[in-house]
Amino acid sequence: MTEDRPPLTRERIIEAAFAIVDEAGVDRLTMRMLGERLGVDPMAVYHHLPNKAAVLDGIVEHLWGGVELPAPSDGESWQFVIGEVFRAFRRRLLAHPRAAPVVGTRPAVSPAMLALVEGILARLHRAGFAGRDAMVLIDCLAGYTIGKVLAETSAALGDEATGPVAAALATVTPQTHPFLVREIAGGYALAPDDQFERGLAALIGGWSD
Amino acid sequence: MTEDRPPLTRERIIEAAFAIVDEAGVDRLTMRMLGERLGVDPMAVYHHLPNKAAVLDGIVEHLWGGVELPAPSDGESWQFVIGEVFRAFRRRLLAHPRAAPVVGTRPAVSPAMLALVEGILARLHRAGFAGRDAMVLIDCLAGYTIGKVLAETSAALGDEATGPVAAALATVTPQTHPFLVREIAGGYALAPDDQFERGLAALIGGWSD
DNA sequence: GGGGCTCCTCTACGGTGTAGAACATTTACC
DNA sequence: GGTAAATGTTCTACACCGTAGAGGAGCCCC
Repeated sequence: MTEDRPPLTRERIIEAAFAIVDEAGVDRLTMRMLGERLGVDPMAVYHHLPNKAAVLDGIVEHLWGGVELPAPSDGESWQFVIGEVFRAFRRRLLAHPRAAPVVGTRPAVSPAMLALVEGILARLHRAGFAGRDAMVLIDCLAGYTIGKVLAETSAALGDEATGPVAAALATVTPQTHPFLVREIAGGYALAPDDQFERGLAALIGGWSD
Repeated sequence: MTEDRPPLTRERIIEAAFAIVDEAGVDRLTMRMLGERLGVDPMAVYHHLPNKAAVLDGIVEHLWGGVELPAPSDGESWQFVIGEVFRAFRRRLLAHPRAAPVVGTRPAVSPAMLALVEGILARLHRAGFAGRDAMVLIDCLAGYTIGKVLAETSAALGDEATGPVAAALATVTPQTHPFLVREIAGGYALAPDDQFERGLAALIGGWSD
C-alpha cells in the first residue's frame, strides 16, 4: 500500500478538480471522482480544504490567476491597456467553457484576483489614467466580460438546450415577432468575438474619466 | 383522499419552485420539497416537466417575463429607452437575489425572453434608433447587467464567503497592494446602484450607431 | 520506546434525482 | 352503459451525493 504518490496539497487538489470540470462539466465534479483522480480516498481532500465549495472557489481563483497582463509598451493609452486585459480574461474563460459558470456564481475575491487587480491598477496608472474610479471601471468591465462569456458558453454547450430553445425559436414568425425577424434576417449573426469587441469599445470609449 | 387541490400545471409548479428558490436559495430547491409545497408526490411533477433542469429553465423564463417596458412617451431618445429597460431588468433580478444565479447559468432563450426582446426592438425603432445592430446592443447590455448583478448578489449573500474572502482581504497591505489600497482609501465605496449606472451610461453613450 | 502529530482510510448516514411499475380517475367510443 | 384507453398521481427502489466520526499508518522529538 506504500505506492509512491506525490503528496496531496491544496494546489494538486484544485488542479485535479479543475481538470475534471474542464473535461466533464461542473456537475461531474464529485468528491469521489476527485479522490479517484488523485489516487486517494475521497475523504482525504477534507484535510486540505474544508468542503466542496472551497474546491470550487479554488477553481475560480485558478482561473483568475491565469490571466496575464499584456506586455507593457511605451506610450500606450489606458484605453488600450484595459481593453487588452479583458480580452485576455475573456480568452482565458473561453478556453475553459465548462468552468466559466463557476466564475459567475461564486464570490470572486481571492489573492490571485486581488493581485491581478493591483497589476491592472498599476498599469492604468502608468498609462496615465486620470480618473479617480479605476476600480469601478474594472468592476464594470469584469461584469460585462463574465456576463457575456456566460451567455456565450451556456448557449454553446447548452446540454439539452436544443429542446426548449428550439421550441421557443419555432414560435418566432414575422407575424408574432416582426422586428426580431427583420433583425435576424438583417445579419444579426455577428461573430461572438466581434460582439464582445463592440461592447468593449463602447464601454471603454464611453467611460467619462 | 379526494382532497380538493387546484390541478397541477406547469405554471403552478414553476411558481412554487420560484418561491422556494427565492426564499431559501437554489440548492434548497428539491423535487421532494417542490412536491411537498404543491401537496403532491414529488414524482407528479415529472408529468408536466421532463426533469429538474426544466424547472430551473422555467424559473429563468419567469424572471424574464416579469420585466416591464417603461411607459412610452413622446420624443424619448433610444438611449433613454434602452437604459430604462435594463434598469428594470436589474431591479427585477435584485428583487430576487437568490434566483439571480440561475439566470446567469442557464441558456436564456424562451418565449418570454423573445417577447421582451421583440418589445425592446419595437420601442427602439419607435424612438428612432438608426443603427443596424440593435440585437448586439441588447446582448451586450444583457451581459453587462447579468454579470454585474451576479457579482453583486454573490458578494452580498455570500454564504460562507466571509471565510476565504476575509482571509484574502487580510493580505492586502500598502506594501503588497499599494494601488489597491489607495483606491479603496480614495472612496471606492461607490454604491452598487451608482456603479451600475456608471457602466450603463458608458456602454450606451459609447455605442457607435 | 513511546507519545503526539499529521495525513489518510473506512464505514455509515441522511439526502438527492429519477426510472419503472402500480394505481386511480377521467374520457372516448361502440 | 360497459369497456378500453388515456391521463395524472403515487409508491418503491436504485445509484449516487457530501460529509461526520472513528480509527489506522507513518513520522518526529524527547
